[in-house]
Order: sequence, then C-alpha cells, then structure tokens
Amino acid sequence: MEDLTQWPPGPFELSEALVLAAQLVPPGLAVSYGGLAGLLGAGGPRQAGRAMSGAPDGTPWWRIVRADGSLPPSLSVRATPHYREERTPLKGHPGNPTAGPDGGPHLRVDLARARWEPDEAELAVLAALRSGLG
DNA sequence: AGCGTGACGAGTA
DNA sequence: ATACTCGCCACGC
Repeated sequence: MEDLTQWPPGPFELSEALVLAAQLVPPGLAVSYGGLAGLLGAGGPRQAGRAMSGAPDGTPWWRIVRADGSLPPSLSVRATPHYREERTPLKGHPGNPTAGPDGGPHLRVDLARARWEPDEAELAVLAALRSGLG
C-alpha cells in the first residue's frame, strides 16, 4: 500500500466515496454492500449497490457482495475467475463441490472467512472519506 | 407531487 | 432451499 493516510479529497459524492472504499478491499477478501456503507458511516446497502453498478472500470466490484456472500447470477459468473485467481474463500456445500457450470451463478463468498477487516491505515482512509463527504 | 425500479437486507412461511 | 413480504432510499419518469 502507498500513502493511504492522505488522499486528496475534496468533497466527495457519497457514491464516489463508496467506490473509493470498494477499491480499498484487498484481493481475496470481500465485504457486503451494507458493510461497505457501514464502514463509511453513511448510506446503506442500496446506495452501495447503486454505486457499484456505476463504478468505473478497474473497480473490484466482485469484492462487494450481498450479505449472504452471493451476487446476482449474471455477475456471479463474471466474478468466478477473479475469486479463483485471488483464492477468495468460497462457501460450498461439502457434498456439492461447486455450483453450476462455470463455477456457477449461485456460488457464494464465505464471508465468515473472507470478510475484510480494515487495518489501521485503511481505517484512516475511510475516516478521511467520511469526513470529506458532502 | 406521485410511481416504478434496483448489483440490498432481514424476517417469515 | 424457495418464495414471498417489508423497510429502505436514490433516481428517473
């Protein structure tokens, strides 16, 4: 990580802050839509979802998932290769290895193991984003 | 102003 | 596990 303590912030739109927060999530980890908003102390899950839908290329949208670790079917399929590459802990029924064709539309991230817990530096950035809102 | 829609979440059956 | 409800809230019509 680089200079996380001082991002140039001007006032942020909430949607923009949510995208920046999403970009803090490290590979292999994930956080729920509601969790992301919670870390910013603003907005809610629906706003986080809306922000991800319009997020610029390069944003790791697959690291932001539903509270149960899933994503909408279409997105889940596109997310699968990323999870494989990042070794993201997935939840699978012991008997049913994976789920479906290419990893499956209904696979889920195992948030119990993969949940992102911001470290000190990351928390500082989140605080900066929070204070730079509006 | 209304009203439908959505990359949500929790609860209930 | 599926299929509903509600509550939520920003957007666009």
